[in-house]
Amino acid sequence: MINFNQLRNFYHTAKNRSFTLAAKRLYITQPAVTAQVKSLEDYCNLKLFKKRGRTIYLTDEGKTLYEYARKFFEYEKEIEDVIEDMRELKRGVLRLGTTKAYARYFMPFMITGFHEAYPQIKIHLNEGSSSDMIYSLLDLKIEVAIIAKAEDHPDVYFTPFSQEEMVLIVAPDHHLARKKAVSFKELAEEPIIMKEIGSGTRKLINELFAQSNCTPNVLMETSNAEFIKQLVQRGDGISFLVREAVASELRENKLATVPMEKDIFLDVSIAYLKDQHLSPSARAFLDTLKKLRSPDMTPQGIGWLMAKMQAKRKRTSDS
Amino acid sequence: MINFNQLRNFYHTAKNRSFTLAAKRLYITQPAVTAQVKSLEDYCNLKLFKKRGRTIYLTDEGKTLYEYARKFFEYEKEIEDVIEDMRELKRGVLRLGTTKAYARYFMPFMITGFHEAYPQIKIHLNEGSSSDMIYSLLDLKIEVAIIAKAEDHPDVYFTPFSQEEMVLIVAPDHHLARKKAVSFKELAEEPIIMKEIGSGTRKLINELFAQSNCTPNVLMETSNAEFIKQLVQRGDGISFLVREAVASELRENKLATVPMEKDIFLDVSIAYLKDQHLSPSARAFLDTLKKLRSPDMTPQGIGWLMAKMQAKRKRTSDS
DNA sequence: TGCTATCCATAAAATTATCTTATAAGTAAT
DNA sequence: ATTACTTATAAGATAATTTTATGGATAGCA
Repeated sequence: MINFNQLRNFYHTAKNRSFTLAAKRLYITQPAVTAQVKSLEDYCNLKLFKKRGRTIYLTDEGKTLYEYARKFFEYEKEIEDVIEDMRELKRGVLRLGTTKAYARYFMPFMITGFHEAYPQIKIHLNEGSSSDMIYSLLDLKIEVAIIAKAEDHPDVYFTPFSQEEMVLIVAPDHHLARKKAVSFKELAEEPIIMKEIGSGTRKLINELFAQSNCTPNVLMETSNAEFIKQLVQRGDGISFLVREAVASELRENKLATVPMEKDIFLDVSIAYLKDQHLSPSARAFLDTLKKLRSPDMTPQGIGWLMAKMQAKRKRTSDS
Repeated sequence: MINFNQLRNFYHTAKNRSFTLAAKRLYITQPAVTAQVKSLEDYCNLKLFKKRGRTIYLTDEGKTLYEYARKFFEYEKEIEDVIEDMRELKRGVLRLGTTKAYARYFMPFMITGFHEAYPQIKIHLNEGSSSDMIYSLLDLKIEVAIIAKAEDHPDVYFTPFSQEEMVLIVAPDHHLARKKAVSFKELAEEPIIMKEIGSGTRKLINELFAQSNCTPNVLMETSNAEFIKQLVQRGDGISFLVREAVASELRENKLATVPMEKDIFLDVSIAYLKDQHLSPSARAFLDTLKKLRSPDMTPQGIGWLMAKMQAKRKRTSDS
């Protein structure tokens, strides 16, 4: 196994055609260089330098080895650059996880902000239910998840990030459509289309029904929000979704919302593992998210954050 | 400056996905590996491994670095192979020097023998007068010279190698052509074409004239033996050349030799620097030459050696 | 020619890097 | 629960590297 220190000393000696200059370049003394080169010659069983007077020349073998050493230390430089790039976030991967609704309606804004700050970081966005994302965290497939806190986990940190308004959606011609305020008790009768188990929405709605001492009449469950919308639109049942997710359908009167007695909010958290070190990109992403949050730390909904981001983007593009 | 030992430990750990296995591969203990990898992580300011349970995984940064490290140590292997090749004479250069006559009439045989034994060694054959070759040795342009010992030099070793018969050549119709034995005294009258100063032949002939208390009547001097032959053939003068160099002209009766009172032999030596280490290829070449020499170390002429070599070549090709 | 500065060589001592020993603590399998 | 296996950590030992000090050789210069 070749000794790299010896090779480095040889390389600089060959490059400078001088032990003394090599020593200066390496910030060590000349005898150290001499000794290392000598050790390399012993290892190789080859003379690498020939001497005439007080100047040294490479032997043919030395010349050959020098060419190899040159490429070698060029490659060393490359490695150092890569490390530097990774440290300076000029290169890397950010592995995120979030729910589909979030991925569609909010992540693009967050990612755009991060991507502007760190254009070289590749983003891997994983989608699934809140509990899926917890498992992805534990499997180390992702580093950060933005999810509703569907269930607690001892190894996972949850930091409140935003509160999303949930709305009851019905078909525009539904008999509930003109109600001014409905209770969960009233809804217990209605066939309801639910997000899948593991979903934060599902957990929240279930809890609210339970608080009203009733259980929902679950017609169907699915993880697909688009599917839910279509079923509700056709009058096959009612459902709860994040307001932002149904904004366009409400504008186009394809769906209607019915005010609840009390507004419903889904708590969205940033989740990451307690004991695992976060990569520089993950840390940078968390910092980006922190800056997005309102200064008084009041949880806000998607709409507010999106507006803030768009304002910020406008400011930076104006300047 | 990245520490290669740390990188090597990291590489083997990543390759085996285990500190313990890496330690076994490296013939050191596990704590040594752990410490080195930790040092590398500190240097990089990056986590390279993540741990889940008792198994370790590479982080994204670790994966990137691993790819670079892999190429790095592949290249290390290449360097080790090159060193091995140079040591084993599977790669290298042999820098020789000799006189033109030798290069033409004898070197091909010697080089063929060497080349068969070491087919990968490139041969650089330098030509010039004996003294030119001495200077080339001192300039480290060549390592070994096969020359007539025209002049001694304190830094150069001379080992007798062969004795070449010199013949007096004249035009076939020259008035000396039918003489049975001529003396240098008789030749002092004749216009003679001499090899250039620095040539071993020139020195020998001069000395022989001097021993007979006369000086040659130098018509012309040149380093070009072909030129000499043509001039002599045209009857412009007489000259001395190595018999082998005029063998074909004698056969074709373009030139004639005249027996001298005493046969003349040119001492040919192997010359190399006293204080300089010889490269493996140069040493191997000297060994080849030693084997060519007759067992009783009697200096022999070119013709004898050539015959011996051809016989040897025949034997090896027959078997 | 002698002086001086410069360069490489060498040896001993000092320092630094690396490794081992010993042990702990956590995890997976029986 | 026990055993076996893996990584983590600290202290001491060993090995590698460097410095200090010095000598010898050479080239430039007065």
